[in-house]
Amino acid sequence: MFDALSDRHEHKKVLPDLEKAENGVVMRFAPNPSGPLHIGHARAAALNDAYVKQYGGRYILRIEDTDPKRVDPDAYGMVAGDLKWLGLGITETVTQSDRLSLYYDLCRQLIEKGGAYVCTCNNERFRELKQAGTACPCRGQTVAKNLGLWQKMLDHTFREGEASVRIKTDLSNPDPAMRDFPAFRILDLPPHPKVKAHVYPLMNFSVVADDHLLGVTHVIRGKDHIANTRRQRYIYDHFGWKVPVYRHYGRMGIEGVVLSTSQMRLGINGGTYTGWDDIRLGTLRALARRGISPEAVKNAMLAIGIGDTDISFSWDNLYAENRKIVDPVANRYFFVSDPLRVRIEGAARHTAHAMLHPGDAARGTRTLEFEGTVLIPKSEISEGVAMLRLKDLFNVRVAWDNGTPSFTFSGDSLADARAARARIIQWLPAQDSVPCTLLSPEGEMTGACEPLVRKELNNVVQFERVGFARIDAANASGIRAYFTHK
RNA sequence: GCUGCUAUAGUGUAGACCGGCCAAUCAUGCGAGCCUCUCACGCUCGCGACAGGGGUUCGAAUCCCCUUAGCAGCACCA
Repeated sequence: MFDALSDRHEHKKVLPDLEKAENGVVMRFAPNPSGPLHIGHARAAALNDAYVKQYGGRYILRIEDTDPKRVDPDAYGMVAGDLKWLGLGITETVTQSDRLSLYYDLCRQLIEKGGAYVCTCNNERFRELKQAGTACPCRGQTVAKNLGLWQKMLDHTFREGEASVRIKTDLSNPDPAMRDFPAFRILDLPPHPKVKAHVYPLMNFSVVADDHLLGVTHVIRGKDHIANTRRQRYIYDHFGWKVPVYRHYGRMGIEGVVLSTSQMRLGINGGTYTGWDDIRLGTLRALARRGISPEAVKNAMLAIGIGDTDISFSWDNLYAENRKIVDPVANRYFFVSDPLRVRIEGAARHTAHAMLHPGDAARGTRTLEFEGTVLIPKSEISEGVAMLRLKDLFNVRVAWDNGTPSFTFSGDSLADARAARARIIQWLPAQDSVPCTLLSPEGEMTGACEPLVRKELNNVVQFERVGFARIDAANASGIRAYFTHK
């Protein structure tokens, strides 16, 4: 506990100051459980998390499941799992579907205060009146009448579409979207997966209720919520509650991956994608599968910050963050794509000792036995190449006869290879390699890698001169790896 | 259309509230070199931006206006 308090000054300030945060903050991350979390969610989650760590305080995870149409029962677990992976300092979790009676109660209070009314107009009718800035007939009802109608909503005398609760705002507000917006509605179907209910609060009401009840002091969210913030202020004013500090960051464009939950679901059901962690998707689980570390995601999001300008997300920057984390830990191995089987004449048996990590000799080496024939990447052999060095082994002279190369041993000296400006390439003993497929969102490379890679299941390794990759599967038929980045 | 918000290098970001210390920061990217038995890491050097136009001022990236561009909202979604 004391550690948590003293902790707050140890964090380097990476984000701009928040006003009124000196004595600690209470913040929240409030996803809708409609699918797994993606990079867009990570921004809100990481930013709020960083501020809580910077100032100290509570970090609430609030599951906003008040629209049964947009709730996927599986998503509760997926969201929890994704958040655990991200490694946030969540201090408590609440689920809105558990709290309906709280909202009902506050609604009654608001009606009693004259801040809300039950509207039985049909939609089109109300919209016309709203556009015109005129009050609908229901607006002038007495408190007693409204309370009666509210009761009829709750006991299901009214059916879906027949009544709703509206917040009294300012009908002369220049923005029609602000005028008497709805706070509760009736939904006969579908049933909510977690509670039996037919009266649901709309987001603006439940959010205000919970932000107040939970003591939220600062809200950081996308600028798509600016209008909601203005609407919510009316509710705060009716109740006389203190309004949190708001920050709205700009839109973040993300290219190259699918982010829309409905599109992802469609693709998964249709067999286009293998699952929520298909590497062509922008979900956190897809990033994880590709070998992106949660720290890299968080760091990239903090670097982006809370600016209110629209930005485009840079994969390069994320990869750079990830490389900082992964490079010191990833063991090195050879992966030979599109292998060419090559006999090397005149070479005695050799044993190569290649370092598992060039910066950490203590990790040891892997040994590769040369017995005469090796696998080398086809792309390294083109007419004109006269000499190569098989890394950590020896030099090879390449002779060309009518476009056909032949290979002969050409000495052990690294200095010779350097002097001849020979390329130092990765290779594998032909008698001791494992088939390996390296997949990236752009396509796949087939080839082979060192047998030791089997032991790196779920780890990120570096295939020398190719790039980092996460070992996703290893079985009798070979290894499947996902390309992370160079 | 209406109501708002925003514009700094390829990308992200600092500076803007409190004009001069900004011929503009840092990261990433790109280029050159060094190091290195990887095209990784590390190191050195370099490239590259205040959207445009007016105004206020001794002085503007910073304040004001206009233009242009982008974005958000205008749902009984969150």
